[in-house]
Amino acid sequence: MSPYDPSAYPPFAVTVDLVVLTVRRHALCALVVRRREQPFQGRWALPGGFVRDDEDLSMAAARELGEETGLCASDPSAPALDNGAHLEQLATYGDPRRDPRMRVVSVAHLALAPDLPAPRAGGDAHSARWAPVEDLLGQEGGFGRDGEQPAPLAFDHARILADGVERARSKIEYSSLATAFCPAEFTVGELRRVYEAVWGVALDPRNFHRKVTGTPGFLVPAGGTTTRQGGRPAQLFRAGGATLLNPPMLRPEV
Amino acid sequence: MSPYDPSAYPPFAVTVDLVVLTVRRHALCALVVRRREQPFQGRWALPGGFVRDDEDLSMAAARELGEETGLCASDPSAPALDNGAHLEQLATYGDPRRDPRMRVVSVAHLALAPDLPAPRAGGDAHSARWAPVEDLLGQEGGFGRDGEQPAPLAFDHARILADGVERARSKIEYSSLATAFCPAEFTVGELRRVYEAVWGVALDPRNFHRKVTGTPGFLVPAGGTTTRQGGRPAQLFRAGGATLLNPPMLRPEV
DNA sequence: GTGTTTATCGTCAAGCAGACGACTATGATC
DNA sequence: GATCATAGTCGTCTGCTTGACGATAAACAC
Repeated sequence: MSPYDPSAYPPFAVTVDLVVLTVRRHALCALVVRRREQPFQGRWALPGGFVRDDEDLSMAAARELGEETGLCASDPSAPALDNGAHLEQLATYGDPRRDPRMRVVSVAHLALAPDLPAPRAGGDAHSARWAPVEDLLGQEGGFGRDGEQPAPLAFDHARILADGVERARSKIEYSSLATAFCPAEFTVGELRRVYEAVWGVALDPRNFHRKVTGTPGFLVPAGGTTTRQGGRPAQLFRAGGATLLNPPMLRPEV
Repeated sequence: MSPYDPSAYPPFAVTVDLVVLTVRRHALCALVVRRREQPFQGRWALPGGFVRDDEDLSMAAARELGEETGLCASDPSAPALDNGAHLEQLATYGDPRRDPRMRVVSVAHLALAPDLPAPRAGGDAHSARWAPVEDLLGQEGGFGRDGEQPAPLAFDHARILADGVERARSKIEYSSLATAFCPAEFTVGELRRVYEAVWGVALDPRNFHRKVTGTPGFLVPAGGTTTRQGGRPAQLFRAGGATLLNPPMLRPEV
């Protein structure tokens, strides 16, 4: 049989799902949308949609990201766009039973964005919101403030979200990606609070300052200072050209 | 429109392609098969095939790996199988024009295997062989011995192979995956030659020995010695339980 | 002014990595 | 059997990085 006879292979639907992460109020948050249809009607899910006929996977992911957040994905060739978020492919999920109605293969993407105004709801959602990752995944030490455990995410989206969070946690160790969570100009303290929120640990401000300012190409001085965090005015920095940190900044263990 | 109306989404074919790497004669090699059909007839390509109707992506990859090499993919839940190779998802490639005939999304997987006897040809290939990665990708400092540049791989397989090689190169830095290239029992020197072949650098035998034997859980003594590499008999080890190396073994820079 | 907050600089000790000397145990060669 | 080549293993030294933490600086609140 010819492997390209259209009747010789099973038909699939291909979607992109997005793990969009940001840091708000010292917590790592993910963008979720409420499902309007069966199955999992009314449950929260990751934003996503079908890949179109003439679209590359990364184009589909960038389009969905724009539809859901207004963000513009900064592709590696032009990373200096205003309001640009980092976007990369995460993994692909294709369990035959992950969608009860048909065979859907989902190519998940990971986006890292600075803190944004309230999200706008996209087409396929009643509403959209930023939810703390801890609440969405449970387990990690505590549920909502009132002990209430929210309904788990639709489909296998909890797994996808967990994979995306783990990717983000490990990737800021050896790359300068944590700056994608910050506005264009930021202080060392703000960058440190990003690391603390993503990793869920407290870091020594002095050692952190030494490490990030001592890594060539990580940060470049932007020239001004700010007191928006209170306390002594802090120097403003921009992300430098370096993408890889060598040596890496390892998470404290245990 | 309902997003699950079968006529509302474009149909895709989904395949898995395999980057199977091994180390032979001090060189990092990849498994390639010769294409029997158009397009790219007669050219070398990565092994792969269609995902079946009832198969998960990892199952399809494991099946293809078995068909092409006889290897048994050691899934994380039962990693102690004889002749088991490491298998993980690599990335997904879905450019609309990557296959000239139809829309094909390929979920590439990366497999790391110990040195094997000659590969057996699978169904969709005239023949299969282990080819040095350097020859397949060119550029990296030299072509074949006689200066001949082989034809590039079919489709976007050169890109997929390059991504897989880079994944392997970076992953042995912070994990114990390099042992997947070794037989069940191996010496420190054999493990070092794996690192040297994958990274394409020379490592100091004394520092390497100190590092790997000093990392808890990386290696466990197997009890015997061997002289199969010549010279003084070397202790035999087995892969230990640790999967993550902390601190990592970083590639020498430049 | 006093206290609080955050930023930034410095110091010290422990740990790790790179460079490299020295010794050991095999097989190959004369 | 002496010598040599090869590969494995153990140590030493030095410089760099890190983690713990003291001290000072510059803002704001009262």
